[in-house]
Amino acid sequence: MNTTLEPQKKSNFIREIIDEDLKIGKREGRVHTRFPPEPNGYLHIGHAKSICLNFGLAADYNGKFNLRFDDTNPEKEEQEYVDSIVEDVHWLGGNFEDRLFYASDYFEQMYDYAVDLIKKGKAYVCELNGDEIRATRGTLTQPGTNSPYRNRSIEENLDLFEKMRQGEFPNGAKTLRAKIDMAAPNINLRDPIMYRIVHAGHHRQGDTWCLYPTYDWAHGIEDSLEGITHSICTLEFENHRPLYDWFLDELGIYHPQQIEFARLNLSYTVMSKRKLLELVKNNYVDGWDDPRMPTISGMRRRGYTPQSVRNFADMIGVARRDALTDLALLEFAVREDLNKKAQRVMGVLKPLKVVLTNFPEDLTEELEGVNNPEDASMGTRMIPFTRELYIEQSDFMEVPVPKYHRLAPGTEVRLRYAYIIKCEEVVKNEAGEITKLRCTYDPETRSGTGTSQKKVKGTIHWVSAKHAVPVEIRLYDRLFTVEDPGSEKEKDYKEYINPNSLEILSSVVEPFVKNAKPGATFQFERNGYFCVDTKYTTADKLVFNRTVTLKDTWAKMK
RNA sequence: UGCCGAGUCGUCUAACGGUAGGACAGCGGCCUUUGGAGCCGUAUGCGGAGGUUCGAAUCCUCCCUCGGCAGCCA
Repeated sequence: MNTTLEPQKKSNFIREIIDEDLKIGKREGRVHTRFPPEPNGYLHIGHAKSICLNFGLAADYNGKFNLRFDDTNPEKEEQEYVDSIVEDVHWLGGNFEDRLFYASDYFEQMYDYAVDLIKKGKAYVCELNGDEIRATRGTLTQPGTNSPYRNRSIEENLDLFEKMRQGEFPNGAKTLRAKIDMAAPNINLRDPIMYRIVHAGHHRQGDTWCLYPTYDWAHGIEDSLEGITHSICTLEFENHRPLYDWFLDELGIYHPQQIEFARLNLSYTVMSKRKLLELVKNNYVDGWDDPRMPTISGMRRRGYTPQSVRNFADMIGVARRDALTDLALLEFAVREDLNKKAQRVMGVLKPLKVVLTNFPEDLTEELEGVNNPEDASMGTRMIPFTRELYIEQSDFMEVPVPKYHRLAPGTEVRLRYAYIIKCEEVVKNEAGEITKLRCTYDPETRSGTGTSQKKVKGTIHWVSAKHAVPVEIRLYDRLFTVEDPGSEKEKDYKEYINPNSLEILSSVVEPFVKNAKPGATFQFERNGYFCVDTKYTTADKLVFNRTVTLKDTWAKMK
C-alpha cells in the first residue's frame, strides 16, 4: 500500500475511484491492472502513457499488472509485433513478472461461454451478410430491425454454432450475435456480433480456429478470467461499456470495472497505428524505430530514457478530456533526465578550422574537462589541445550582430577548458567562403590557473584537429509541420510531412568518444544530447542521433 | 436529428461548497569558463446566462462549443 512516507502522487480521477473501492472493500481490496495491446503494430508514446498508468497503479497500490495480447484478429497480427511489444514494455519498466497472457489462450473458454449464452436464449446464429447487417442496424437516429434469424430455436443455434467452429461455412457466411435490442439508442447494443468466421492462420493458434471472437465479446472475459479489478481503456470504448457489462452480467462471472481515460495526442506527430504503419510501409521514415517516430522503439533509438518517458507520463496526468499535449513537455522530460546523467563532451557539428599562429607546432597540451557538472562522481577527463582546432561555424560571425558573445574579427572568446583566443585574420577561398581563421591565444589565460584577470563574454567548444574523431551526426526535427496533422478533415496528414525532418552532418568529436558503444548517450556541450545510433554505427564509423537540443536562449534572442 | 462524454492560464493538469494552485512554454532578473544547468520574480485561466447559497470552478436549469459511436477492427 501507499504510505504517507512516499511522495504524494498526482491525484487523478482513477486513483479516486480506486481509493473509494478500497475504502468500501470492493473486490477484496485488490488492485490488478493490465495492458492489453493488439499485436498489429509497434507501441507508441500513447501506449507508454497507458503502460505507465496501469503499471504505476499496480505498483503504488501494491497490486499486480498483466501484459496481455488481445490477439483476436488473425488477419492483422504478427509475431514480430508481439516481440517488439514485450521488449518495449520491459524497457519502459513495466514489470508483469510471469503474467504474460494471450486472449487466444482463452478461446476454448470463450466458446463455452458462448454456448451458455445460446442456451440462455441470449445469442443466435445470424446468416445475414455484411451489407444486410449494416442495412438492418439502423442509423444514429433510427432504430434497427430484427434479423430474420433472431428467433431460431436453441437447438438449431447450438448445431449451427458447432458447425461454424468445424469450418463448414466460408468467411462471412454466418455470425454469432448477442440478442439484445435492435432499437437500443446505443448502437453497440443492437445485437452485436460475438463471432465471425475467418479462415486464416493465427500467429499462435495456427489453424485451430476458423471462428474468432470480436473485441466486445472477448475483452470482458479476458479481464474477468485474469481477475482484473480496474480495466482501464481509452475514451472511444466508453460507448462499449454497457456491452462489456451486459456480457459479464449475462454470463454471471467475475465483473471487473471498465474505466476510460483520454488518449494522448502529441503535437507535431500522429499517433494512430494505421498512420504510423503507412509511414513505415511507404518509406516516409526508416522503419518503426526511425528516431523521428513517436514509437517507443523510435524514441529508444533516438536516446530517450525509460525514466524520461515515465516522468513525462506523470507530468501529463490522466483525465477524461481530449487534449493535445505540447511536444515541449516531452522534450523537457528528456532534457531533465539526461542533464543529470549524461557524460559531457565536446563535438563540433559544422566545423570551421582555426589556426593558433602563436602556438607551438608540435605541442599537445592535455587539458582537464569535467565529465558532468551535475554529478562530481563522474570525474574528469583529459582533452588534447593543439595549434589547429575546429570550432563551430556558428560561433564565428564576420559581421557580428549586437549581443553576439562569440568570435568575430578582432574580438576575443574563451575556448572551453583552454585559453582565450583572438581572431586576427579571416581566410577565404575564391568563392568568398570562409575557410579558416587565423587566431592568437593568450598563454596567461589557461582555464583554472587564475593567472589572468581577463574576462570574455563567450565560451565556445572546440576539438583538436589532429585528434578529431570524424563522425556522422543526424539531426532530427518534428515529423510534421503543423501541430495537429491528423485533425485536418479536408487534407491528408501526409501533406504536412516535414521535408527537413532529417539532416545528416559530417562532424568531429573529441577523442574521448572514440570507443563509445551503440546506445551510449552524451551531451555535446552547447549543442544538445546525442546517442550512438544502434542501427547504422559500424566498427569504423560512429553515427550519432541528436536526442534533443539544449535549451537555447541565444536562438530565441535572434 | 439519437446516445454517450468533455469544456479551468498559450499547453497539460489540480481543486470535491470556503482566497483558482502546479508543471511546461513565455517574459524579466540573478548567476555562470556550456548563451547549458540552477535560482528568483512575473503575467495570463473557471465557455455563456440564470438560479440555490453568507459563499459556486464545484450543486440545479437552460444554452453554446468540442469529441466519440452506424467494422464480421481494436
